[in-house]
Amino acid sequence: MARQGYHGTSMQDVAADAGVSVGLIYRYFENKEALLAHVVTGIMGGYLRRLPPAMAGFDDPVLRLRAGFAAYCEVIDEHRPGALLAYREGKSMPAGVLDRVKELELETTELLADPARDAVAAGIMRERVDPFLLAYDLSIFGHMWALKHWYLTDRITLAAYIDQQFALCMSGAIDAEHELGYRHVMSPSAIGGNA
Amino acid sequence: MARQGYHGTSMQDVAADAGVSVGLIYRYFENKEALLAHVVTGIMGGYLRRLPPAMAGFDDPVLRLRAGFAAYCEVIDEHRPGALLAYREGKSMPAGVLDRVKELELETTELLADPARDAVAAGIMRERVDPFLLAYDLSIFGHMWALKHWYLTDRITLAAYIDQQFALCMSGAIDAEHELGYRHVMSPSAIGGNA
Amino acid sequence: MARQGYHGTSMQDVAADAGVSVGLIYRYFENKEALLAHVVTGIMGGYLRRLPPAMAGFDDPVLRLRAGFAAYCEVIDEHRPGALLAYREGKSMPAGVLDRVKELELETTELLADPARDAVAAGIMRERVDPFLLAYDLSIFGHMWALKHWYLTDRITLAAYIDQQFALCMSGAIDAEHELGYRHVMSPSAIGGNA
Amino acid sequence: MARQGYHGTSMQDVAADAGVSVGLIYRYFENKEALLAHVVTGIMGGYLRRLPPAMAGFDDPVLRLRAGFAAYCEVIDEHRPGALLAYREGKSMPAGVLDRVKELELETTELLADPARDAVAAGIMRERVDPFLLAYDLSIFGHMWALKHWYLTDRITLAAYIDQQFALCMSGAIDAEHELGYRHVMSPSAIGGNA
DNA sequence: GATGAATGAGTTTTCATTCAT
DNA sequence: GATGAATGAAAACTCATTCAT
Repeated sequence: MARQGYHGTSMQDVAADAGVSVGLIYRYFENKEALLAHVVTGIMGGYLRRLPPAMAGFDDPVLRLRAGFAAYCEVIDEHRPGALLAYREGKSMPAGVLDRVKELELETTELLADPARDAVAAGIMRERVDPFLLAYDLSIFGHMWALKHWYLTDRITLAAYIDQQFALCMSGAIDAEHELGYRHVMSPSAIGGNA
Repeated sequence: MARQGYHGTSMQDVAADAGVSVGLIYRYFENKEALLAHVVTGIMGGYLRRLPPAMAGFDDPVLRLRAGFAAYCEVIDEHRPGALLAYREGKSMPAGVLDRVKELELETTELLADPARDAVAAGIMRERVDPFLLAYDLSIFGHMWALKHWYLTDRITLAAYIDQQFALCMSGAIDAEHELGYRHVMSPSAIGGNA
Repeated sequence: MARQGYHGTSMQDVAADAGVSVGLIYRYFENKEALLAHVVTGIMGGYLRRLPPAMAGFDDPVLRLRAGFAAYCEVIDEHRPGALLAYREGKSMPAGVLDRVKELELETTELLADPARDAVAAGIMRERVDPFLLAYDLSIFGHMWALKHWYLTDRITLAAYIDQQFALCMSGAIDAEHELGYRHVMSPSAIGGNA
Repeated sequence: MARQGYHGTSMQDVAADAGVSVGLIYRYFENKEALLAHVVTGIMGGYLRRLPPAMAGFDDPVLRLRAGFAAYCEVIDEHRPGALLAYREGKSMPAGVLDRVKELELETTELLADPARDAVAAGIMRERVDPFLLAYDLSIFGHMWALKHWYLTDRITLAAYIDQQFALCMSGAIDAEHELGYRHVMSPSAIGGNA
């Protein structure tokens, strides 16, 4: 299903692949949507379980953030086809499941937002940084590894990708000496609500 | 189709929505796949056409990059449902179309990579920045606006989003005074091929 | 239509092939069935018109029969694809047309039955020969040339085919000296109605 | 399908007639063409199986040929609608199946050609008789019984039909005493290749 | 519990037919 | 008269789901 997409995979395909009968699948899953829900939330839950142990042991919030980001990218890389499912098949999920998926995604992002918040509080990160948006960006970079793998795979290694993206988020692209000159176009003026 | 997904939209739906008969659609499109191809490449082509005029008139490469990124986010925001199609329905496209979509995506990213290259050449951006990866990240931030709109929409305005993401990419999250301390975890050591 | 079959030929095909618009065809023919009817009865009528001139000028009934059979085979050979239509597409015709086709077929056969009757009356053909069945057989041999052309074409020429089949019908396969011995298995005992 | 023609019979019709669901038919047959192929080759194969037992037990080649012809006509009569399918639906079959049908037809004809060859070899049949063409004619007479049943059925019984056609092929229509006079129009001159 | 044959609603696609221009 | 864009009913085929064994 991860390989062929939700609609490209029939229940008979799933059964054949699993070496069981279609009937048996229906004993464990209400219907095809429930199967998708199980698979997707399983994958998302996997992320959630992998991050804490990887982040443990780092007192420095930036190092903790980095460890979390690296672990995130790695677990995505290990289950690349599965990682795409949640992205692609949102339309195929019943509302309730989609909400649960979003929730899991937020929880995962929250795991990365925590050290970001700590870093801001500790004065290591600039005041104007939105810890959650930073965490979100890092998680997106993780997904991007799966989504754009066709392009990235023969340009950069996973380790370098993690390195580069993290460095970009941390110290930016612009040389410190020029930064001042661009202050006006990077003003965090509009941050806030939508009203 | 943008709203319900490729598989969630029957040709009857398309016809009813367009106020024409099914048969007429088949006069203009070989089959459903061809319709998807037309829609998706049309959307992607639209991006490509919008960026150059928006970027013209800026001599400074960073300002040009910013204008391109802003335009990119705006055009995506205007056609949000359509923007998701290309992401989600890769599996539904015949190989040839998928290749064309990837090509268009690269062309668009190239438009953003140009000023980034100029900035590095001009010494405005740090040497270690990969201009293409930076452009890719910005384009991803654009897509992310569509993809995660459910979450972002009531947290941040589009203008603020553009501002924040661009600022992050440019000057980074870490305060200049602390940057030196993290040099070791942001070393671009592994940058390069896959060998 | 003769080449691709009734169902394999759309009205748009017919129009394109004829270099006119679909609408124009519907000005001349009520519907597709009527077009088939016109084509088929036209072909059958063509047979009917070709036989009399070919048979004229032969006083001897056997020679007249032979001339008719030869002409029949030749006209079929000239319009082979068309000849198959009447055979194949019986199920596609409205009852009335099918009846007309059968009628035309009987009329054609009648043209061959006439000299056969004369030959029997003149004592040239054996008493037990059914002139109509003989005519029918000859007409079948004609159709067979079209129907089994894939097989016959590289085994025998049309001229030889006409020759052979006519000779078989006239003088039979069994040598005269042996004929007597098989009289019992060729008795025309059961000839007659079905009632 | 035999009654209404291939195109005149929808899969729904087939399913309803068979008392099963459409889906079930697709479990046993790839598609509609495969169903036609199965039906037609089944029928043709049936002919092939019926002839040998019917022909066994006759030492005399002419009697063996007659028994074969009679059996052929009878099996066709028993499955009249089916017999027409192969004739009519050649255009509806995929190339491979059509080839198989032709092959089966040749095999069946070969069963009749064998005794004809024996008869010629034994000097019972005239030298100039082409055993295969004779067999082909007889098989055509068999098909003709199905094809022209609408006409023949109330004119002649099957038994009489078999009798008459066989007699015609064997001893011909022309009285022995007149045969000599027509020798010139029945010369087997052109028999042979197509060059 | 486990199976997989059977179901039939739903989908894509075709094409005879119409009718405004 | 001539056109061909537009229609929509009908056909082939798929597959999630059920249920007798």
